[in-house]
Amino acid sequence: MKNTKQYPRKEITIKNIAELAGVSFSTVAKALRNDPLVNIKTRERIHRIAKEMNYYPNLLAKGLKNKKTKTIGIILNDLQSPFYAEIYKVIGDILNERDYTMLLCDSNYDQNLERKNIITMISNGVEGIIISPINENSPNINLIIERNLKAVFIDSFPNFPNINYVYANHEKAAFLAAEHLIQSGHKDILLLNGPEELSSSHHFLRGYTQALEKYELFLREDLVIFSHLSIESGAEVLKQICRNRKITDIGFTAVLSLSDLLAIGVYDAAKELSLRIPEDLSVVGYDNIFASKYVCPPLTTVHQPKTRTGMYSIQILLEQIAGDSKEFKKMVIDPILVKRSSVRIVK
Amino acid sequence: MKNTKQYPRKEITIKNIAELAGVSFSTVAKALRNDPLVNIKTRERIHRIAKEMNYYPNLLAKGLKNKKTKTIGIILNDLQSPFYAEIYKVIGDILNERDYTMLLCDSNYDQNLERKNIITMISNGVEGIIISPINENSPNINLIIERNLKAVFIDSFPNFPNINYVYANHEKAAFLAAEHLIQSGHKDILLLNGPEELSSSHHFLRGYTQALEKYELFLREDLVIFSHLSIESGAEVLKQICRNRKITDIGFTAVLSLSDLLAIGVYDAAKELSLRIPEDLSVVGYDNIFASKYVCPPLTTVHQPKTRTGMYSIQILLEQIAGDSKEFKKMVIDPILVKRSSVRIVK
DNA sequence: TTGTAAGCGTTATCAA
DNA sequence: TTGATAACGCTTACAA
Repeated sequence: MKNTKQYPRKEITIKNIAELAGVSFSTVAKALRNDPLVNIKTRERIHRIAKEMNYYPNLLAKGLKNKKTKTIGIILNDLQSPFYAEIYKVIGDILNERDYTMLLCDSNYDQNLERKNIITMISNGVEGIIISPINENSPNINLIIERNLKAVFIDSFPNFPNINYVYANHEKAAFLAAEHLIQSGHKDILLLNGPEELSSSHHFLRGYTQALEKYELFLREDLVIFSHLSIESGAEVLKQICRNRKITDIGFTAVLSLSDLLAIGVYDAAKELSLRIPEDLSVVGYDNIFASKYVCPPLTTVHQPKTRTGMYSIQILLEQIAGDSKEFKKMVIDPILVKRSSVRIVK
Repeated sequence: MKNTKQYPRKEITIKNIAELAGVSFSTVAKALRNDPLVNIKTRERIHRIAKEMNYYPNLLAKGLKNKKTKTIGIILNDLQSPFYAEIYKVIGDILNERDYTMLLCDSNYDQNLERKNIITMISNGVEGIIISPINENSPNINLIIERNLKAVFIDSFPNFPNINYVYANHEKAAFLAAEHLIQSGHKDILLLNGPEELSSSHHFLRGYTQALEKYELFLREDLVIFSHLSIESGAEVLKQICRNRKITDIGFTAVLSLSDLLAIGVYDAAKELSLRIPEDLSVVGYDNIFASKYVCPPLTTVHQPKTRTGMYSIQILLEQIAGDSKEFKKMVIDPILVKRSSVRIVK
């Protein structure tokens, strides 16, 4: 249609209201903030007009003026992962209550993208950020600290005094999982780890190593594999290893993976390779995403308190923003082993 | 520590750079935009200084001036749902490429919250929004249209000429699913629908009804149930119905649900009630979230093209923002039946 | 080639 | 009780 031309979005401003109300725009500003200095009758009139015109204040102007944007930034590594989803769901709910808005960015486990995302947050004047950084030693962390950008780190604990973090203890998680496998009789455990540049992968490896040490087992380098964190990668890795080998020849009886998604990939591969879980291969995941309970067989995993992570991190951030607290908070949350049916007990 | 006091975030502006460079701030502005009118040497010097100082432009100021904020808003109903997650994952990826940022809000199937979220988007000056509205006839839609806010509706098709939408045909989805059940021999099918105020629920009901009509089956009102869209609600509803009744007495042999999440809730309840799927109860879901393939037994469902929904919607929006297209796009995407193992064939 | 000035929509100070 | 005015950081004519 010719005449459905898009008109430029006409912004309604306090000036427009002022014209209609026959007062100056600064009176309108005051009236809208319910300043008692403004005559009650004009105040009411102005409010009425504002409502009629569907006036909504321009937050850009406001933010420019006050340095209060009422937005906070969230920088995560995989928007699609149910793990992260659970975290920012609670964040979103709390933000809704507090009239904050969330700027959400996905870094895709890419440090350049992460850097870009941090800059985006700064440029947009967010009042604070929650970030799950890829690496604890990357210059990206410095960027945040130098700028004095209020931040809560999750899923990591960068080694700086003046930061906040909420960290689910990955080291302990790996330890618990590995210990459970060892106690079930497994000696050769494939560690299906996350990407090598990811700090979490190193914490996880450490926990795995500690468990081996405790039970005087050798760490076999060939059983530590770094992988992208997706179902597809998990499947890919296992298929790669098992290709052209007999079940008895793959050199391990169990898989411990950094994420449930990865573990589900192992399930996929196992099916394709006609390996039975847990008869031929035991599997333990990490995160306890909702799906892990429903796969066949139900996945033994380590529960990561995602809701609490989200809740604590946003609470800490909002407190700091409000200025209620100047102290830096460092929280470590303990994960919990959830035994289901993907681990075989070896006699 | 006393002296870890938080300094106010000092913003670095073009004025600071100007001082250091010994030029006027407007020269800096031009230099940073690589305006060839500025002497190449000063341009370089200014760029160097800007980099050294970690200058990042204030997007609020920029936005206020240009009416280009490089942000787009996404308003969804459940951030945690794997269904929505898949949609905004692709949106996020494309936005990353195009240097746009996403403002994400969760309306929680609440129309008041939805209204607030729309206003938030307007106030923040987003260049456009993608919204999955709760109801196609709510005043919230008018709010968007009146304001001439560029928008793409997903998961719905409001009846206005001058809007864009990308709609996965829920009516057809329900029809396909119901037809499959009927052809498998089921005559009494419980429709586990979404919330009554949700437009999708009505489209879904229509498809279900059509299938019944086609096969000359009666629509039994008692078999249409509106429910919140979560695993818990799905389980709750089924348990409610089956309480104190024998399997042969519940009055239906199959369940068709508006979402896979709801269907998984049915799985949970079935387990608790010692009902076998599909022997005692057949189940068909909708969405085809990743988990539906992994549940036991694998869930028969109707695939909703989430990636395409996300991709098309953001492409349409960005085109309209760029002004490349003034035409309103109305896309309807066809869902596809995915047969797995949760439907029993009745002789 | 560089600088001045007005303006985007607010807030806040001060004057009327 | 109300109104001018400057300022936030940036863009963009226009002037020098």
